[in-house]
Amino acid sequence: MSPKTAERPALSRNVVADRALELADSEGIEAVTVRRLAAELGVTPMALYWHFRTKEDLLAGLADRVLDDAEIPDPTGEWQADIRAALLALIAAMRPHPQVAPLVAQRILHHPNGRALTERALRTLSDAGFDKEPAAHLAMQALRAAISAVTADQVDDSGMPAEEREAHLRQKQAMIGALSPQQYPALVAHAAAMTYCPDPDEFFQLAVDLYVAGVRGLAPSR
Amino acid sequence: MSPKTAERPALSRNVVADRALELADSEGIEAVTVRRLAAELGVTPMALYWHFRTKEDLLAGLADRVLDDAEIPDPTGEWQADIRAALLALIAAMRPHPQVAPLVAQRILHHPNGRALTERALRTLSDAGFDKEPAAHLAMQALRAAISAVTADQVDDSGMPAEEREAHLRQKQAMIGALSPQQYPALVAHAAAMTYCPDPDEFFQLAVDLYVAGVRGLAPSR
DNA sequence: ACCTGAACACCGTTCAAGT
DNA sequence: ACCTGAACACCGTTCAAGT
Repeated sequence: MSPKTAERPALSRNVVADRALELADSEGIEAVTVRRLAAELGVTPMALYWHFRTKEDLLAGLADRVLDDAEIPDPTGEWQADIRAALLALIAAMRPHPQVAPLVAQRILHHPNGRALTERALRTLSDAGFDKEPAAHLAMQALRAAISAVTADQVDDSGMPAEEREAHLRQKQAMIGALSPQQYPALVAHAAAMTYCPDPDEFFQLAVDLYVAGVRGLAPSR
Repeated sequence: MSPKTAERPALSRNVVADRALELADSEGIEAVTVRRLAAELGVTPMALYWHFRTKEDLLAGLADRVLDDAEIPDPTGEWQADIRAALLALIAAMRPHPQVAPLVAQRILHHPNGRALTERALRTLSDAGFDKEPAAHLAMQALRAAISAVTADQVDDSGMPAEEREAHLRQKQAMIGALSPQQYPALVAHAAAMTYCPDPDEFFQLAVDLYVAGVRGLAPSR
């Protein structure tokens, strides 16, 4: 309750990582600098180096924080349902933090939740009849599919102010609209759908459906 | 033939971008800095600003250079073959430059080859019976699938010296090997396949097969 | 154990100036 | 048209020092 504590609420790995996460969400991942973050926390840049070996370590901490929120679904025994549930769990965890999602790839096997989801995916793909190598590759593909879906949502729009985001959108639509309909008939016809996503949930469903349908199509057993 | 020309071979957008591309391939995208690149070209950092408005513009130039190499395949009329060919063309162009591949996403509609491939994908997906919105989303998914496949190949290994790359690999294998086989039986069993890819071509084939199988599984007509 | 202060080698970029 | 030079506001990080 002391004023000092109120302004500077006891640094720790998680406190720092959480503040960095907020910063990444609101202003983009490139706004997360050691010096900016330290200022945000009312502390010297060097203070952060007590809790993180390096900036790379700090960013890894952000990814870990995202994986902390991943809930491991119960297995049903039905492999299609299980792989779908694993993918959705990963997407749900990363969706609030699209700017950090790309960093999750490198941390997946270093985090208990990441390992649990990977274990689940591998087991499920084995059950589906895949050999070790395709199973491993398809499991990693699932992770990357989740990441690219999450980061594609706003594409490059996340982490920039709302007005700038809109200007960016309109510019993109104008650019497609200016294309020659003779040369790019399909592109012009799909201009709206290419630039604006009315329902993100539907978008993620499609991404998951695509992956599951692909795995089903490649599954050897059956 | 003058010695001056030999050392400083006439700057231009393409000359600068190509040197930057080499730098990204050999030392990683983060080695591409304005100052480093200028030094590499035997020129003042500010010289680059004559040819590029900003560093962002320079990086866009790299992505454009990658797309320059994309060959647009002839349509066959068979939509599965066509979508496969488009994906393979994109992968073939990006494979030599995994460090630059992520930048291609934002340039795809600004480059003639990117537009041609997108047009082809949209047309093909329309032929397959998809509505505008799913067709648009699936086309972008193809692009992202290509990018994540290309960048996954070496994962984080590309752009670092060969010895460090090997050390990194061995460390990763050891880390999985150290896991409890009771807790992570599938993970331990798949350790080799998760960390080492004996045949990249096979890997890319699987990625393409997965996408095509997924689209086939979701196609409404049929 | 936890944080500060000064210093170092880097960044991207502006602006005025040279040829 | 094309490039240089000096300057500015930023980076990440080391190292010694404080409490």
